Amino acid sequence: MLDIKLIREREAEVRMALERRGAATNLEALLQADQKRRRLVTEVESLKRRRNAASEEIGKLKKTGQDTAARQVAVKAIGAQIAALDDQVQQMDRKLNSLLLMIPNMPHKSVPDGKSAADNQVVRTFGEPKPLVFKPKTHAELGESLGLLDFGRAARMAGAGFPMYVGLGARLERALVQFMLDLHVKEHGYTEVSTPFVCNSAAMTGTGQLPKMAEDMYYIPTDDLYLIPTAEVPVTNIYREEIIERPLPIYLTAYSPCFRREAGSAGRETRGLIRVHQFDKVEMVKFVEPETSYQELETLVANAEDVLQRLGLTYRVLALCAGDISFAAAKCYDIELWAPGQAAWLEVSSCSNFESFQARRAGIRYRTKARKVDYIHTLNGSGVALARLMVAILENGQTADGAIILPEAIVPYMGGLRRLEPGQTGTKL
RNA sequence: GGAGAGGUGGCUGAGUGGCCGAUAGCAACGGUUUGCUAAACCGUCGUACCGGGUAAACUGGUACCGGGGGUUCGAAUCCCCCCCUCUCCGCCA
Repeated sequence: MLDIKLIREREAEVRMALERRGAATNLEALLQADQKRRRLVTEVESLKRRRNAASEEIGKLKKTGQDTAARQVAVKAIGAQIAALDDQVQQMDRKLNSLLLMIPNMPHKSVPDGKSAADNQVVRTFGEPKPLVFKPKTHAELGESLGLLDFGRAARMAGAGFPMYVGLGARLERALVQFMLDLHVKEHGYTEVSTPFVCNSAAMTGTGQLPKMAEDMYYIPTDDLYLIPTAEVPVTNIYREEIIERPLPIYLTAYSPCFRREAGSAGRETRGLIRVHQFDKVEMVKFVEPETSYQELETLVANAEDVLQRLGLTYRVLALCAGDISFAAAKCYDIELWAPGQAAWLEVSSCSNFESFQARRAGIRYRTKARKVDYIHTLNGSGVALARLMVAILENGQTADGAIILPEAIVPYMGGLRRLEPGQTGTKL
C-alpha cells in the first residue's frame, strides 16, 4: 500500500500518478478518514495520559492507607470516555486501512503512458520468428500425438484447465524446472527455497492478491487457506513482519505449482497449455535497498532472459504501460515467447518492482546505513513459467515429420535425449 | 484428534496487580586502552502511532511482553477465546 503520509502531504502528485493507470481512486474519503482518525487519536491519548497519572496517584495514596474511593469513581468516568473513543478510533483505523488496501501502486516515472496492453512498448527482441516451411502444429496436437500430454484424462479427474504430463512430457517438465533452478542458483546468485503451496489471508494481503483478487484464487474454507497463484506469495512473505538485519540484497528462487481460477476468462484460450488452472513456475524474488531497486529490476529481467537465451528461444521484452501494470507494481516488464503453432507471443515472465508497496503491506523492513528502520523494496519475476515454456519448446522444436528437437541446454537434463520422436516417447496410458 | 508444558525486546532469560517498556547475560553500535587478531573498560542500544520542531537532529505523549476480548482506578502479571511451539498418545505419506 501507499504511505498515508505521502498521500496526505503530496496528494496532487499521488493523484496524478494514479490517474496514469486509469484507476478511479477516491483519495478524499481516505484523507477524511485519516484526518478524523488523527483527531480522535490525539483526543483519546490525552485522556489516557490523565488516567495514567490519576491511577498512579491512587496507587501512592493507597500505600499510605488513604481513602481513594472518590478518585476511583472519577477515573472510572474517564475510562468510559476512553472506551468510547477507542471504539471510534478502531472504526476509523479499519476504514482507513480498507481504503488504503484498495489503492494500487503508483507507476514509476519511467513507465510509458497508455491505457491497455496495446500500448505496451517492445523494448527488445531476441531472435526472430522463423517462418516454418511446413504448416506448424499446435503444442496440443504435438503433445497428444507424441504421448507427452493427456488433457482428456486430466479433465476427467479435475475438470478443464488442469493439464497432465505423461512419460517424456513429464520428464521434460521436471528437467526444465531443474535446469532453471540450477541456472539461478549457480550463476545468478539466488538461494533456493521450497515453500508451502498454501498461504493464509494475511500473506495474500501482504503481496497484494487480497483483497482485490479473491475471486481468482482457490480457497479452502475449512482451513482458511488459499492455494498460491504464484510462489511470489510465500517467498515474499518469508520476511513478513520482520526487520531484516542481514546484508542486502537477498535473492531467492523457488519452484512451485501455481493455481489460478482464471475467473472471468471462461472460453478464452481453452485449448492446450496456454491458459490453465494449474501450472509450474520457477520464481525469483529480491529484497533490496530502495536506492538499488531499479537496477535490480534490470538484472532480474536479464536473469529471466538468460533462461530463454540458453534454450535458444525467440522472445521479446515489453515495458508495460501505466494502464496495464498490475495492482501492486510500480514498474513491470513482460517477456513473451514466440509460439509458431499459435502464431502468437506468449507471456512467460512478468518482472516487477513493487518498491515499498508490498513491504508496507507485509511489514518487511530493513536497517538503513544510518541504522534507521525503513521499508525494503521487493521485486519478483518468473524465471520462467513452465506451461507456456513447454508450448514454445514443442512448437518451435517441431520438424516436418512430427518430431521435436530439444534445446541443447536441456539435453543433459533429459539423460542425453535430443529428440522426441513419434512412437519413441510412447508411454501409452 | 486427545493430554500436558510453554510463547517476554536480534538471541538467551528474569519478572504473578502499581516502584515494569520491562532485571541480567550475549550480540550489535560508538569510544578509551593495548604492538596485531583478540581481550578489558565506559557509553549507546525496541517498534508503531499522535503532537511540537524544518518531512533533520531532538523532544512531549500514547500503545505494544503470541493475537483478540474481559475484570480493575491501574494488567506482561488475573479471567475467557483463538493461534503457534514443544513432549507424550492416536492417526498417517
